[in-house]
Amino acid sequence: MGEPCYDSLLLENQLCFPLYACSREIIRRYKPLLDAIDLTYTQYIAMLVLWERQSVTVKELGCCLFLDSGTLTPLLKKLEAKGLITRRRSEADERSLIVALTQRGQSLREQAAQLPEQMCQCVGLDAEEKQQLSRILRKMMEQMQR
Amino acid sequence: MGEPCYDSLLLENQLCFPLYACSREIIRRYKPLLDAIDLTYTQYIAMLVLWERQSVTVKELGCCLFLDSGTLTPLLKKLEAKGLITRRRSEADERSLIVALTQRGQSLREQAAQLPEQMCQCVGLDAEEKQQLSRILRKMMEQMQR
DNA sequence: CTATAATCAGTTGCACACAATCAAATTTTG
DNA sequence: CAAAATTTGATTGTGTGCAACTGATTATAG
Repeated sequence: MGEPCYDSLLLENQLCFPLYACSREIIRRYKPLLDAIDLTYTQYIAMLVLWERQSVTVKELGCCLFLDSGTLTPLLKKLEAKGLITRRRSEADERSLIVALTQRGQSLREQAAQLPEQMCQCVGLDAEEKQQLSRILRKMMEQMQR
Repeated sequence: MGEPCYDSLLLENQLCFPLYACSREIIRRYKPLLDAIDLTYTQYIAMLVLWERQSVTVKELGCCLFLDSGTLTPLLKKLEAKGLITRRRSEADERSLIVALTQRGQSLREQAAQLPEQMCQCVGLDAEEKQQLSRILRKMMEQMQR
């Protein structure tokens, strides 16, 4: 009756930890770039959705970003305070709150446009690796959505 | 002089976002399992290091987990309050604080041992994909450490 | 040996994340 | 139509993350 094997508990053998560490590290790298346009990372990905769709409900935004209203509500109020978005109830369904870009929010897109390329440089992956990573992460998300 | 191209700003073309979303989703999946042993995810990865090393300084722990003292100090105080670890200053260097497992912290390892396998099932990747993912994330972290 | 620099944990303040709960509006059902 | 269930965003409380700063201790340069 020897010592049981704890290899699966080695930090090195974890799958989640490098994901978690990598994600935080990239966000840390984003910070100085995002500071320049006065956005946090979470605000930035919310703006990404708005730049694509012009206007979305909080619900839809939450689905896109996998975030709930407890995170989004205060964040959207800050974006509104900065004059980047507007928030108003839907006339069709008063429960829904429609978030839309202002002119100022719209024009911020131009300043954000160089950001992705600057970020790509520092991760140091080649095109194939990026492809693989993207595919695997997509598969994981699909598996976990059930 | 047409509309400039904003493809790089599409949420779908982001590399960081799926990493960030995936990481949070896995941690969400961990939660019910970790609740059973009364640990949060961050507390869990701190315990992983302690189960490997028996005792570490806060500084070393921070290096392992890429977390700073602002995150670790309150977290370690909670683990201490639960009776899983002890915290004492190093005699050799009074600036360093040594974190060590208690008997109770040690024995929690047995209950944690089934956790990784349960998690592996729900991510739904095959062995090769896990390998690839692991390799790519390690490479990214190395690139970014400079 | 002493003034200066570096190291380390702790504290503070801000910004998420998210579970749990709530309240208002809408949809479904009998 | 009216009661019940569902949907939706807001609120509250807990737990991170992290930058900036503090204070104590140790290392180092002159």
